[in-house]
Amino acid sequence: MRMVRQKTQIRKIENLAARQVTFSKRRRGLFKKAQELSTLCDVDVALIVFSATGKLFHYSSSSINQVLERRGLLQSKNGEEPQQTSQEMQAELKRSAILSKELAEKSSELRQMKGEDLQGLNLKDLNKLEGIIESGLAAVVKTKGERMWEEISTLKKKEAQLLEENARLKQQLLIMDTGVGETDTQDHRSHHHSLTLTISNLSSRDPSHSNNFSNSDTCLKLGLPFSN
Amino acid sequence: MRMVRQKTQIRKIENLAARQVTFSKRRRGLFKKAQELSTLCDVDVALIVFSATGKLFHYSSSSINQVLERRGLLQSKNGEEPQQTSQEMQAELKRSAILSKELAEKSSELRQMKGEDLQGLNLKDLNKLEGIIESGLAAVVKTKGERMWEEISTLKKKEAQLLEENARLKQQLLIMDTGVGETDTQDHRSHHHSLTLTISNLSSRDPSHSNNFSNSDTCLKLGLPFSN
DNA sequence: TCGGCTATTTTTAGCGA
DNA sequence: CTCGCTAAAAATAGCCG
Repeated sequence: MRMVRQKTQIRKIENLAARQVTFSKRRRGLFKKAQELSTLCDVDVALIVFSATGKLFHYSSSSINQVLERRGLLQSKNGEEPQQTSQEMQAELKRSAILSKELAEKSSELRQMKGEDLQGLNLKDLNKLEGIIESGLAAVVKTKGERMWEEISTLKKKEAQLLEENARLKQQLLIMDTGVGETDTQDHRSHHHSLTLTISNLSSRDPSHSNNFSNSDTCLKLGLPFSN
Repeated sequence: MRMVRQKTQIRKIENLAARQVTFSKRRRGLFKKAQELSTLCDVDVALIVFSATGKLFHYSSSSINQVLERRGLLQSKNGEEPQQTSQEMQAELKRSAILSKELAEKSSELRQMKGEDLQGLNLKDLNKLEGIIESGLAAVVKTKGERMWEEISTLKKKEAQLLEENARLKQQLLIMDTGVGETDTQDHRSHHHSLTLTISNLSSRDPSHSNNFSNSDTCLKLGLPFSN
């Protein structure tokens, strides 16, 4: 028998049993890899998986767990299932604490980059902060410039195309005029109508570069709250 | 040459460059697998990775609120065993998730203010970002200027005090000279010694305004990695 | 649901650019 | 840091208890 295993498409497995088996296997693989990444690269990793039945599986690297034993000293004295629940709870508490800390740090740094809460900084700190912001600004200005050039280039191309088209249309109309003998006003109306369309196109085209906040990725990058 | 690749031990990679490369590669692999698990098995997955430099990488298969709603709505329906997740646990999970989300947002915003991860932004976004950074920079520069004026003012005051004191000391020495009849050279040596002290004081005084990076708070505010 | 077993696919370490 | 490459290592789909 050939046993030709298909290259698996990444889409929902319809067969329930197969899906569950795959979930079990891949979940283990994922947790293993998370753990390996944490160990090999000495970084903190947190992974949470909710199964379809609502069961929770999570992993967080030991360094996250080891920090903040203050809150971690929770007491689960019910002898029924002390081990499992306690550990999960402990992990969650620690994760919360760590995240709070990280969040406080990021928020503080962010405020300072926006020019708030500067009282606590000395001259040296301020100088360093200034440098960081300046380089950030430079990068943003650079990217913006590039983006504008792209936009200008695109628009010029479109303008040229439309001008060409307009010229062609005008020519056609002139030919029809000479052939059929229509009025001058009719001719000018059509011509102006074409131009109006052109301008409208130039100012509001190219959806890829305008406000499309449809994907959460963009929202996230701007630090806006998720839309859903 | 065989280039026989060793079976890699799972422990911290000591070589920095190799560790960073591995981090980059395995992180991508991990996120890909998390994504695949989510799609294939139709489950919710949240994955958070903090790099050694404090950079955050985050993935969640759907909005965290949805995950939590589902989780919160799920009660024990299987008769075999009551749901282990307590109210307390659910509250912690929710807190963790919310914090994760906020942290991801802050981190992203921060990186963009530093000029990183700008590829997802359109012109309008970039313009807005530029404005925010500019105002932040202005505030920092202003505060820095004020701080410098304070510093200058303080130093000038001290200089005046010390000059006055030196003049007084010089006067005293002159009086003593006339009274006891010491040599001129001795007089000048003392005088010069006083001046030297003065200059030295002016340049390296006031510990509160110079390089004291001893507390983690300062590092934190500047977004430096923790020392531990 | 789980473990074990291949054949096959996927990941990735090491290296260079 | 990233990307590409290659061969080795690891993960896993499908199947059988």
